[in-house]
Amino acid sequence: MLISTKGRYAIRVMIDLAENRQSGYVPLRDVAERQQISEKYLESIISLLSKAGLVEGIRGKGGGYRLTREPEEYTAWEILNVANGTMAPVACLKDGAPECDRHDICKSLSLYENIYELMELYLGEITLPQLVSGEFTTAEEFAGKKL
Amino acid sequence: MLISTKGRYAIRVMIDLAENRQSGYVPLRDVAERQQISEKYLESIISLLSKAGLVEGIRGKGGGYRLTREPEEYTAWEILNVANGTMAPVACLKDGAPECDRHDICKSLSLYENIYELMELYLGEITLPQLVSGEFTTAEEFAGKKL
DNA sequence: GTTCAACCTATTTTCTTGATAGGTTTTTCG
DNA sequence: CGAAAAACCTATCAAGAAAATAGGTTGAAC
Repeated sequence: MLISTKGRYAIRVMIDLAENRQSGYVPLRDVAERQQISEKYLESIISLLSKAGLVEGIRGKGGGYRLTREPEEYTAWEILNVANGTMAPVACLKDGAPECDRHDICKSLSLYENIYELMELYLGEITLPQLVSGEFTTAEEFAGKKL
Repeated sequence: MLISTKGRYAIRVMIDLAENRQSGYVPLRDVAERQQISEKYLESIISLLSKAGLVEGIRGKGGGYRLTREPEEYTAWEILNVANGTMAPVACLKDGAPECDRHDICKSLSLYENIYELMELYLGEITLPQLVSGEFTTAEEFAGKKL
């Protein structure tokens, strides 16, 4: 599966934080409750987002998490990459993967690279506010069939 | 991973069969040797392709596999779907998956549906001869940036 | 009737992912 | 100060999927 549970949850967390950002720092507990996701599991996910700098947390009473930038500065591509680990459609395109023996002769490598790039182009255009509102470019529009 | 080893191998098998189709029925043994893939493992993959009608096999001496149609009638989308089981980017879009509780309220469902569709649009355009030759629409071209 | 090759079923092994558990630090506030 | 709230950290377990292997049966050709 290209997008794991971690990735899906991360999107939901980011949407939740965007929707509730006027309340300052949001405790993970609240997010977990609203999203009906185990708080413990969410912890491991938001930890990735935090380490990557997409959100910041402060500890102690009154603490919680918040976005580090304006919502429109996040793309679905970035969020998914961080939480999911990779968005490579095949193992051999994963970052840090050992170069495959067949690298030079592989006829399908280019196909996978293009899938990868297509995803980046599409998801890189979709911003957090668009995810919040549900209004974003459709696949058909993106493919230029309707423009 | 969106495309499993099965999917990748299936693409290679189809390319191999296309390249060698003037030799009539091609024994799996030959494909396995050329592609450097365990014959036993290939068996399980070509079995999927055969059941789905993409290739046909005949038994006995002089037997083997061959394509059932003209190469240009196969798309990467079809091949990958058959061998990979699904091309759904998330579990909840898999064929036969139980409808998720959050179906109505899920803000990200539409995103995943569009990823799915984008993939179908792109891979549905790429034919077997294009895979053989390595000449097909790039992601950039597809996204309309260069047209 | 032997050989070749598809076809079938089951099992094992390996790996990733999902999920849980149990703690420690840091901060606020009474 | 000390209790509560919250992030943060590390380890481990559980489940499932994917990769790969094993050992056969059936059918066709020579």
